[in-house]
Amino acid sequence: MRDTRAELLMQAETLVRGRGYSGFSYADLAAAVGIRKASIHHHFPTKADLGAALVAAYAARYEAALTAIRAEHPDGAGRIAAYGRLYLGGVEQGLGCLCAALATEGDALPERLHHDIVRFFEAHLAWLERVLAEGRADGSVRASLDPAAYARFVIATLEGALLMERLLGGPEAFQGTLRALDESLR
Amino acid sequence: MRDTRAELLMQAETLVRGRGYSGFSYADLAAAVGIRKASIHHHFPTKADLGAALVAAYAARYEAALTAIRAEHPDGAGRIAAYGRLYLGGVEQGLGCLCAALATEGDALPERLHHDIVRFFEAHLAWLERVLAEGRADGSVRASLDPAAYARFVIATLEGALLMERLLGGPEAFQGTLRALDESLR
DNA sequence: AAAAATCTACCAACTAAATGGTTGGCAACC
DNA sequence: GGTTGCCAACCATTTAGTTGGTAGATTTTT
Repeated sequence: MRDTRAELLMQAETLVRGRGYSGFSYADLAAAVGIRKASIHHHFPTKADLGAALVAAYAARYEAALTAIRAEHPDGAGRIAAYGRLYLGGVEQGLGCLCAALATEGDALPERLHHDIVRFFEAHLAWLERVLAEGRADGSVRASLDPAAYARFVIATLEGALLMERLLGGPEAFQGTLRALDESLR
Repeated sequence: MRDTRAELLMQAETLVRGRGYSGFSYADLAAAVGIRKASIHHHFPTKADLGAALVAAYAARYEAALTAIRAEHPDGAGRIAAYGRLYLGGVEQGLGCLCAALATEGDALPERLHHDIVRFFEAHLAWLERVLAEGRADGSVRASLDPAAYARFVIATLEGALLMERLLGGPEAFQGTLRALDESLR
């Protein structure tokens, strides 16, 4: 992966997470990176290509983070808390979730992107379900909780809190929701 | 309020909730309503005017719904459940929350819209806080719960679940999260 | 090792279509 | 007779995307 290409991906991600997919143009991105519009097309022929690369890179980063969390935190509740802190980073930077931004524009999105986002969320659901089931076994998570249903509940709460607190309550408010979420699974 | 104007608001709301604010154009709206582009400008001089009217109408509808819920449901937990069912309607129609769609594009939004969205969420937070405090008094909501913090938790969960289940699990999955939310406050 | 061919990253200049918005006018209605 | 609702015909700007090309690096051929 080229240096310019990486820079393009980074700046494009910031743009999408701040203004949405149809909210930024190749001209915006070119200005942000300090390159000409035509050069972006050299790396990403169409905007949909760029979008797909964005989701792929974002998903890969999250996948690595999820693996690290399982390795570094021994118990279920601690892992969910660490997962929640991933979203906190977005609030601190004032940026939403890339896939939430894309999901919002779902109806206008290229089919291929639509599918990539679904896969992103499904990967998180599968990870959470597993972590919750393990947490039930290790006793850090209450036994009455249904891992599959609760996995959805966790993502929903975190995505929604990121969406809202990014422009309302900031990191402190977000951490309050993090605490409420932690309570609810013990 | 004119008939055409109401039709414009309705179709524009559907467009924004499905594709985002910068994801639709006056041409799209004109086609949806069966009118010419220029005529939209007669009712809403600028796109920001239309956006502001959209939020105002949406907020007014919600305000009425919130009042009705308090009148029709006696206890705190029942009111929160009814509030959750408001969002379920969105999932069933395959449409996200208008203000969530706008919040996503926050960085690119006219300042005036930005402010209107914040007010929308703050009104909901205030209502929820009140309902939760009353629910604690009537015993339907656990006493250990902090109404202010939990109000944020509730909106976050519902907004996030709407965002996700609109394109993932559909109404059934959403209702699972509704159940988990209800459990968590008892 | 020199020369030739190929590839990579970039850009100036362009295009067609779409964007939000304006102007001037027409017809119906109080 | 002025207000209201609408539209055809504009307009400037922006959009994603194309074309044809240059300069430098890399690889291939001799």
